[in-house]
Amino acid sequence: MIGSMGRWEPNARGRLEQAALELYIERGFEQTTVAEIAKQAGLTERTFFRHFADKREVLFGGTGRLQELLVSTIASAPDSAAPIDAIAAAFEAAGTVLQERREIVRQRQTIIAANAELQERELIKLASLGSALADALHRRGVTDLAASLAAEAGIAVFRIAFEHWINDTGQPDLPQLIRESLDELKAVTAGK
Amino acid sequence: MIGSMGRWEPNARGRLEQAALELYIERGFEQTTVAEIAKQAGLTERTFFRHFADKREVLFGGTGRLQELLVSTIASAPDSAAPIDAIAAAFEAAGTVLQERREIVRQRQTIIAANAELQERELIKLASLGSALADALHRRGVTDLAASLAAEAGIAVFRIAFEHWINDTGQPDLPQLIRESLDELKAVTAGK
DNA sequence: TACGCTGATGACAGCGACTGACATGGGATG
DNA sequence: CATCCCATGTCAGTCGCTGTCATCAGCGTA
Repeated sequence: MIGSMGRWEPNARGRLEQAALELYIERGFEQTTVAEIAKQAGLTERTFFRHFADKREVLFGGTGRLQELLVSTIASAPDSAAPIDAIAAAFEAAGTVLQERREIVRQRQTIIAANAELQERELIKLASLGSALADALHRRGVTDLAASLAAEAGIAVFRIAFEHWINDTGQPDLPQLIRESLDELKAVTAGK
Repeated sequence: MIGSMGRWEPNARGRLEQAALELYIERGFEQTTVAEIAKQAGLTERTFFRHFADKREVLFGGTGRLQELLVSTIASAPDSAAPIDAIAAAFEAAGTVLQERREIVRQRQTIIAANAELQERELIKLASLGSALADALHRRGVTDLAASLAAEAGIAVFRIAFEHWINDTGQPDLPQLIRESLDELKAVTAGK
């Protein structure tokens, strides 16, 4: 039969992610126990930890896909593109995707902003992203040092643009903010 | 009397820091319990948590002083200095200090490199440092956006220089590496 | 059909990080 | 001398996280 149940409800991982998001919003991250998340998803605490390394990781399932998008955008940039421009193009593409999920992204960011441990996790995800971007540039023949710096600078540009996009009450355009942020970085680093 | 004991041995905090450093080196961070650190320092686990917010924080007591040095260096830069140059001067000063404590810094970094949670803590300390630097620039009349970007770019430059300084088998000069890293960033961000 | 294997889940015990509440007792202060 | 202060000790408790073993539907295979 279509829709017949197997032994278990499908998509346990997704149910855990959704339950966690709801509870983190409702009560806050610290006030939510893993047992509560699991119960709301119809599972046990032990199963939660089979799907996610820890209580924080359940919020960061999407970062992997975003990283793939960024890396593939860099890989498919024309050979003539300068490193910083390949990076900028990648972040603008990512910005477009994030903009489409604006409300969910804002909810998630609200949760993260309220808890230092979650900020730490986000930062290490960004650092890992930085390594991946530097690798992608390196594969295009860019020097190690230049690749690392372009990647880190790109992340700085993105972080600041993203922060403004989240906090501004209006509905600014994220790719546009990224471009402005990059221009400002270029102006700031322009040796006199 | 000089040297007479009070009720407790002095410098409990310092003893905890030292005990933690020794045990983290000897057995690794995860394999060391807080109770063991406290015992080695002649104290109890509860007292450890009165001095440090968590097991990781005991390794990051020095970051506060480094941040003060960076902020005051920026504050005392000549008015004519561009933001990026004030930042660079600050990091070069910090680099000089770190270079004087080379062995301890390397030990500490070895511990951190071996554990993801410690890397997370270091990243959030750097992020906090970035905010402080941006504030310091802002007090010099630099725009919000320019201040944030100069600070973040400076941190990227420092991180990459520091990483090379730690990993290179030779004894390269950290302030020199910072200057080279900054030059590379300027080259990479130079719009054509 | 019967058999056995697999893989996701449950059940349970246990460790260690961290917290709240209360007790203790020298040192400083009056 | 009486009093307060405050760094530390003691104890009980919660929760994140792990190791281990049991369960049992689905699936292939004899």
